[in-house]
Formats: sequence, structure tokens, C-alpha cells
Amino acid sequence: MRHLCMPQGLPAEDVPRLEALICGARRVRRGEALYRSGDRFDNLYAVRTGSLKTMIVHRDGREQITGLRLAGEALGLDGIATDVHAFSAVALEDSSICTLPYGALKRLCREVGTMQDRLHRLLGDQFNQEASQMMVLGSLSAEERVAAFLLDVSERNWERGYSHAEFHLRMSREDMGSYLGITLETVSRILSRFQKRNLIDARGKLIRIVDIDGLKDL
Amino acid sequence: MRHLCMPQGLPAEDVPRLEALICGARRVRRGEALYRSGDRFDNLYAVRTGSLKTMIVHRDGREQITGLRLAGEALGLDGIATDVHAFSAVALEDSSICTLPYGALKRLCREVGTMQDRLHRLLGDQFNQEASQMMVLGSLSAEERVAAFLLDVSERNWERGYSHAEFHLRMSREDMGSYLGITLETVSRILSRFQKRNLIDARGKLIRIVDIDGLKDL
DNA sequence: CGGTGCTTTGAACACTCTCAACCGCCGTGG
DNA sequence: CCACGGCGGTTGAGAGTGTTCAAAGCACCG
Repeated sequence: MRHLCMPQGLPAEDVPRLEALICGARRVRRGEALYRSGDRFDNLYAVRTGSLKTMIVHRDGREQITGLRLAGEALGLDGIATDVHAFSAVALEDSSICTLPYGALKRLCREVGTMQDRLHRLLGDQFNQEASQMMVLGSLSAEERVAAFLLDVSERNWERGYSHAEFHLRMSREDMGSYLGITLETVSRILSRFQKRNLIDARGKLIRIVDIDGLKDL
Repeated sequence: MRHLCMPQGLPAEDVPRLEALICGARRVRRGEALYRSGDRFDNLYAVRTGSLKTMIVHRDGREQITGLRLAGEALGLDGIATDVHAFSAVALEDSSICTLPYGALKRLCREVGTMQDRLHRLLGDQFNQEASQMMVLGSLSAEERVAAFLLDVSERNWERGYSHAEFHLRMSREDMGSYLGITLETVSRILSRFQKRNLIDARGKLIRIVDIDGLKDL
């Protein structure tokens, strides 16, 4: 099974042209940054293996997790507006990353309409993902947020051919809390509560979803 | 002073080609939808005069305001990912809207590199705006959220040549609350509090910022 | 083994929500 | 012309959810 980083939905004849752009995989060790907020924006990335978190660093030092990227997902679009990355991207585990030079990609998009569409959809997709996270942060209770997060990760795992029900979630409780707008203690308490109710089975970072419908019912 | 809907930063020689695409202004009355969540996505829009709110409608009927668009700002990108609008856009006052057929715009972007850049920046911009709203929802107190919102609107007014300090904010308290992830009562209380502390002077929908630094200091 | 970092759990507190009453404005209709 | 009803906004009191602070447990790694 080949590692197709980005070209889902691209017609077969155009794939080689995209692949020609991809610079060899870059490795990032757990805790290292692929790029930092303020870095110049030159490349888009796709996670080949592993996972990363993206975050904004506030002026007063506070930081907020803005997203989680799993294997197969795209990364780096936070730099398009200003040529400077708005986020930092930090590996949650040792990971390997495909690099796509943005300038070359732009040129390709001008020639190949399907490629242009693909890029637009990618941008739009991330836009929509953020919108749904705004919904989570704006109108769900803490318990609902945690449930929504678990279901989201579960679904994204599924989309990439892995298990619906069991996955490694390499974020710390603090990262999850930051992403969900609650404290790490609340995250921990809620996971324990879910466990007691037989909704999930969490052994540290390994999460098994026992009752997916129960979670969906909030 | 001409009404330039979108082409800020576009070289002079390319502007006519963009303008050729713009379909005449469409009028939307207060309370009417420019488009609804689920509608087919065909056009991008730019607010010529007036203002609109964008919102997501949850399956259980709950709705959340996702954004405010003032005169001069772009609208409609929530449909790019899926060809169907994710948001609804509703006029907060009688407004007039420029329409840009997306298909034609895409074609133009293939020919004109600066236009492609411009569209990407537009997308990236909205992405970043949402990210900063996630920050607001995820880590600010209610008071900080309201202050951040007022400052944001103030700045966006300024960017378009209007007053820093005084503007009509046509959202209801409920809309503001929904956008900020708090209740309308909390919004109202906090505005009153700001008024008592001589930070703002709010007469219904007309907001005057008295002490902008005081607001920035939270 | 002993440390360090992450997680869990508890208890008190604070902030925001909920529910409710009241006010002022505006358009409608008697 | 005034009364009425509806809508949006303000304000209060009490309730509830999530936070804060603190302590203890656990796991990984030198």
C-alpha cells in the first residue's frame, strides 16, 4: 500500500506531476517543531506517519492548541495569508512529513485545473474544520466537548483505514484541555466518568471506544 | 472614492479583468439570507454596503454565529470544500452585495498569477480569522471576549477608513453572545460594566469606544 | 531506585448560566 | 391619539458547571 499524502481524488494522469514536487520525507522527533509561528511560509506539508499538534502562541506566553493532524492529513496552510506561519506545528511522536514547495504547487495549479480544485478544497476543508471547532467551543458543555473530540478522532482514524474503536491519542490531557477550552483536570475527570459509564476504556494514551452511540448521545 | 470590493493589492492592469466578472450588486434586506446552509455554492460575495452575520445551524436546531462581515469584506468561502454552503449568511441591515461567479474566478486565477495569490490570501485570511476566534472562545473570560470583539470590530472599521472609536454594531445581544460563546445576559451585563468604568459609551446599537487602551488591558 | 512529568482525585471557590421580572421602544390597530 | 402587544435589552437572585489549588498516585527513564 503506497503512502499517498495528498492526491486523493486527483485523476491518475495528474498524480505524477504532483509527486514530482514532493520533496523527500522529513523526520521530526517527538516534541520538535516542524515549523514555528513567525517562520517564513514556503511549504505545505502532509503527515506521512505519526501525528502533530498545531498551536497559537499568545503574546503573554499563553498557548492554545488549534488542531491535531494525523497521518495522511495536510498541514501548513496557516501561512498562506501572510507568508508567515500563524501556528506552530509540533510532533506528538516521531513523525515523517512530506514537503510540498508552495511556489511550485501554485504554478502547477495554474496549469492543472484538477490540482487547483484539490488545493481549494483542502483550504476549504480546514476552514470548515475550524468552523466546527468554533461550534464545539462556543456551545457545548465540557462533557460534550470531550465526546465530540473522541468521535472526531475516531472518525478520522476510520477514514484512513484504521480502527474506529481503538487508537493512540498522543496528546497530553493538558493539550486536549487547551484544544477544547477546558482545564486538564476537567478532561481527566470526564474521561474517568466516561470510563465508569462504560462508554470508553482509556489506558493512558490508548483509547478504546466501547459505546460509540452512547458518546454520540452526549 | 470607488467601491473596491475585493481587489486590494491587485496590480492595476489586472483589475479590469476581475471587474468584468463581478455581477451587478444584489440587494438583501435586513433579516433576509444571502445564502443558506445547504445551498449550492456558486459564487463568492463581497459586501458593498451594510453588514451580515454568518452562522451554522446545528441538527438540533441550535444555531451559532460564526462571523460578522462588514462593508468591504468577502463572504461565501464556506462552500469551497464541498460545493455546498456550510454557513448561512443573513443581512443585519439592508445591504448590497457584489457577486463573483466562482467558476469564472477559478479560470481567471489560472491565467493571472496575482489573482491566484489574492484568492489564496483571502482564503488564508478567513482561516486565520477563525483561528483567532478559536483562541477567543478557548481561553478568554467573558469580559475579555466582549472586549476583544469590540476591538476587532473597531479595527476592521478603521481598516476601511471609518472611525476607530464609533460604529453601529447591528448584531443583537443574542447574536453577540452566540458568537462569543456566552449568553445574551452576560453580554448585556458586561457592556453595562464597561460603561460604568468609562471604557465605552453604548447607546443601543451605537457603540463609542472611550478608552481603547483600557479595553486592550482587559 | 529515585527522580521528573503526567494523571487522577478531592474540596472550596468563582464565574457564568438560568429563570424571572421589568423597562423602553416601535408598530399596529382600535 | 392612545392602548396594546411584541421584541430586545437590562438587571437581580440563586443554581450549577468548571476552575483553582492541593495532594497523592503512577509510569517512564536515567
